[in-house]
Amino acid sequence: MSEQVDAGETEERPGKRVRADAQRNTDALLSAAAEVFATSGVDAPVRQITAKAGVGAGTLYRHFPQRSDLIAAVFRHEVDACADAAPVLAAQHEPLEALIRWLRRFTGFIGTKHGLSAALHSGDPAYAALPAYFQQRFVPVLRGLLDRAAEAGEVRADVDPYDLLRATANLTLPAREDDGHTERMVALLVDGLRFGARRPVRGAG
Amino acid sequence: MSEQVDAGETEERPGKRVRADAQRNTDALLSAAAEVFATSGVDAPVRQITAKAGVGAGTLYRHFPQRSDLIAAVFRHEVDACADAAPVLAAQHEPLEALIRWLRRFTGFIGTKHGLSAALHSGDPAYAALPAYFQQRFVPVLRGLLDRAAEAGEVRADVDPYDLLRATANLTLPAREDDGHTERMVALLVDGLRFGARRPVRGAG
DNA sequence: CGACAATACGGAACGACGTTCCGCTTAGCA
DNA sequence: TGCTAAGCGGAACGTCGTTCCGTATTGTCG
Repeated sequence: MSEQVDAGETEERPGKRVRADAQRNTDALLSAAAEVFATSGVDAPVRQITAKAGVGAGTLYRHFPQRSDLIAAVFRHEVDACADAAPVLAAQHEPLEALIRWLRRFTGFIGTKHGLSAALHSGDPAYAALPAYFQQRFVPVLRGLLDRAAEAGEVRADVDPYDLLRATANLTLPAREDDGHTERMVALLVDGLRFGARRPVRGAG
Repeated sequence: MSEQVDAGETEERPGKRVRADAQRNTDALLSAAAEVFATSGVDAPVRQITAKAGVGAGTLYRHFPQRSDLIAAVFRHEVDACADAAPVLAAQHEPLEALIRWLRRFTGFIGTKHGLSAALHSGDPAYAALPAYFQQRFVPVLRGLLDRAAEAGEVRADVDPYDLLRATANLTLPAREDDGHTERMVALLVDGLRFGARRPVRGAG
């Protein structure tokens, strides 16, 4: 499922094999950067990332020549991880429960995005493709969960996945410290979904 | 007119006299910072500002211990300058002409605000008071110009000054390079104002 | 299995930056 | 005119992003 769009993932041509240690370090950098970005934001010092990854500075710059390359790669990586969680949850839980759990997973993802929003609006063309990628991966995933829950009669069928995605993201982003606010609001959203399950209200957006 | 609200303008208590050179350097720093911010944005290197002001680094930090202090001071200073231009223009020109000229002045002001928007949304509490100050100074000023033009029968009377302020600012901000777009759009706004002058259209937003 | 080339690694080194500190200068006053 | 305190400049320090290159590791071929 991650392979449906792999353009730009530290691009590798078919003719070129990647050395094992190179791959290992790339992975270590990605997960270290993800942790550091979540803790200190995307403006965190580079050395903090290389230290956590147990890697020299040169290694980072060979794999990610521009800072935006690293940020974009981490972002894509996490978008993939979050999107890929959906089918797993769908296989393990009832439709409604799977939807609820995935939305929780999604808010957890959004909550780690301190300062990314600023980077996205910085005008740097390197970030231009990210919102599209975000939408492209998540909308079908959420649509699948919604459709399944709607078929089971658990939620209404007249909700646009993209609207729900944006609403959930917007509820989550402004929360600097989580005091349960996000969870309560998302729960409210889900209750709203369930409300019209069997008597769908067309115009009552 | 600048004195109506002077809270926080490098605060000086009545009991303390300011030394002449200190005042001179403060002014030099403010105008240098204004120029540099306009050219390179609010993230410009500190040394660039001190160099243009002909001042040492220590001097800057004594007058503006935090970077946000300097930014806020520059912003307030420019807000004041722009707001104070209104009565002058009103005295020199016919009502409509004064309004047009002040709006041009205002778009010039907004156009120098590269990156300030990002600082405002950074969550730093030091910037919290700026939007309020902005609104507090400009709304009465623009209301005065509008009222005078309306009394002269030049523009319609049903326009909220704050709406016009925001609309004008929004037209100006996104323009990275000025190709005349802003000027044309603001002119369009003014034409819209004039359209309903003698037969005011109430509901026609 | 062993040696060679290609590839990748680490961290020292560099320049730019924000910020602090302190010996010297200057303004204001008697 | 001389004294004092307020104010000044810029050297100095620690941190940052980024580059560079001698060294280590990998994959392959004999």
